[in-house]
Amino acid sequence: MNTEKKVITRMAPSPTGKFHIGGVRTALFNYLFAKHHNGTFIIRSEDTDKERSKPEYEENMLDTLEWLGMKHDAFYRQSERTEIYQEHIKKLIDSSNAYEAEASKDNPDMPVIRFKNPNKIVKFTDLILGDIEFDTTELGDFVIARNIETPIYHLTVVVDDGLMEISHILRGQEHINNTPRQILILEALGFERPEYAHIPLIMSPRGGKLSKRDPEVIPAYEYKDQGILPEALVNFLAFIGWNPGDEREIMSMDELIADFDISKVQKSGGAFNIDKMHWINKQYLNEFSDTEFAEYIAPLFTELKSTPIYDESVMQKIIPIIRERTNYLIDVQDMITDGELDYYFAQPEIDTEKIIWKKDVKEGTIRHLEEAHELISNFNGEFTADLVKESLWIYAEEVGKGNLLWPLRYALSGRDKSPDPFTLLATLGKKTSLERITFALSELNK
RNA sequence: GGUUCCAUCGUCUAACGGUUAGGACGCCAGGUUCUCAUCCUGGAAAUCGGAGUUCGAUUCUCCGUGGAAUCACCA
Repeated sequence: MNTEKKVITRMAPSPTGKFHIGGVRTALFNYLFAKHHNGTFIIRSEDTDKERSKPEYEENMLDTLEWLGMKHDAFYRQSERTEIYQEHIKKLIDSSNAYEAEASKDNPDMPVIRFKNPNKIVKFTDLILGDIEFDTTELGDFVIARNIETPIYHLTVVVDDGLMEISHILRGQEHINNTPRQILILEALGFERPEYAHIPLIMSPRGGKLSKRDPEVIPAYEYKDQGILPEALVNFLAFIGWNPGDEREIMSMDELIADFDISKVQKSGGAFNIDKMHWINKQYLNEFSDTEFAEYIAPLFTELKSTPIYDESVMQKIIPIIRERTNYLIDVQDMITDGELDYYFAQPEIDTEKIIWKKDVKEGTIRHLEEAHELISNFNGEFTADLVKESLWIYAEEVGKGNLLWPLRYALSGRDKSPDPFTLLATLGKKTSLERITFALSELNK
């Protein structure tokens, strides 16, 4: 492409709703492209629709981009640039490229301003899609302003892109049909034509347009509350419609900037695959130290921490256990909600049916638990999972692993599913473990 | 319907016109301690269809078919 020219890209969202995932991806590609070329990334809030634009949406957009680490080099707000648009509308009228037309749709007394369409074939080369050709005749003399003070999207975009010297317009493919009319206006105004790159759309997991009706698709900033790490979201979104050309799956923002190549961007839309996002998030979580992970999940435990059963030393021990079951925060939330963590802090209920291994009978279960109690009582030394396992393993192999392991694990956890008994033993400690085995035996002997 | 764009495993994708069509997510099976999870190994899984060009098409051309976007005095 044009290497001498300074690269300036822009993200131009209209703040009419919470910033969504598609907007983030468009911003990301603009950001990556600009930074890859040592260029400038501009944010321009397109808030000319007074009815629908809200400051809180603009704020949400800015918060989202900041969270994700996309710093902008300049910020503009279209609502503050009305005189500029006015000037350009006048210019178009004066040069006979636009004219006041009959009547406004909702106000018969007010004329609108239409662009005088030269009715020609417009061709442009899209950096992603290649050569594209439109016959603009079908557009007619389209409206560019409701009145001299109220410009319409097509006019403001062209004026701003021109004045801000945007070198590359990277935007969603839904804008491709807008391009010819914008080129027409741009030519009438005498601006230099930028390069265009229309990015493939992110599609619903079920095909079609991304919609609020897709349950996994939420406003981008809300993924933060779900414990999606900014690096993970950026990584994930960058890989919808782009890849580095090798087999890497995990890339940091810096690596993405270094390797981003617009010519490798896909032409067709890509589905939003939430499972992959969660997997990527886990990859980043794996980089955390136990301390960092503890901080990550801490907000979910404030309630538990205020109860008398809470034990900080136990909490420390179960961090690794929680960790390997966690892709993102909601997984931890689910564990808490489902009571999967309760038995670490309090004696669980024992179901005397479930404690009996499927291949064993009640008498056997009692005998094995008594033996386990005996072996653990006599255990001297550091109470670690590995060492405790050694002391029980010979017996376990003798009687059949499941015959001992299942009831032992169940006695400790009161659950069908849990970590292995040795991990449980080490986590609960010798004293508590023995108490639970005794309790299970007393239940069985009732 | 008009216009524009697109088409490789279920999904994200790789493959100078020559590969057993590769990788990742997910799925299935086996293993690592009974269960769950993690991890490891293995497996199933794709070039939309038809012509043409070519010694040879996933790749180039055309025609179908399918999908998407857009058709505002919203952006």
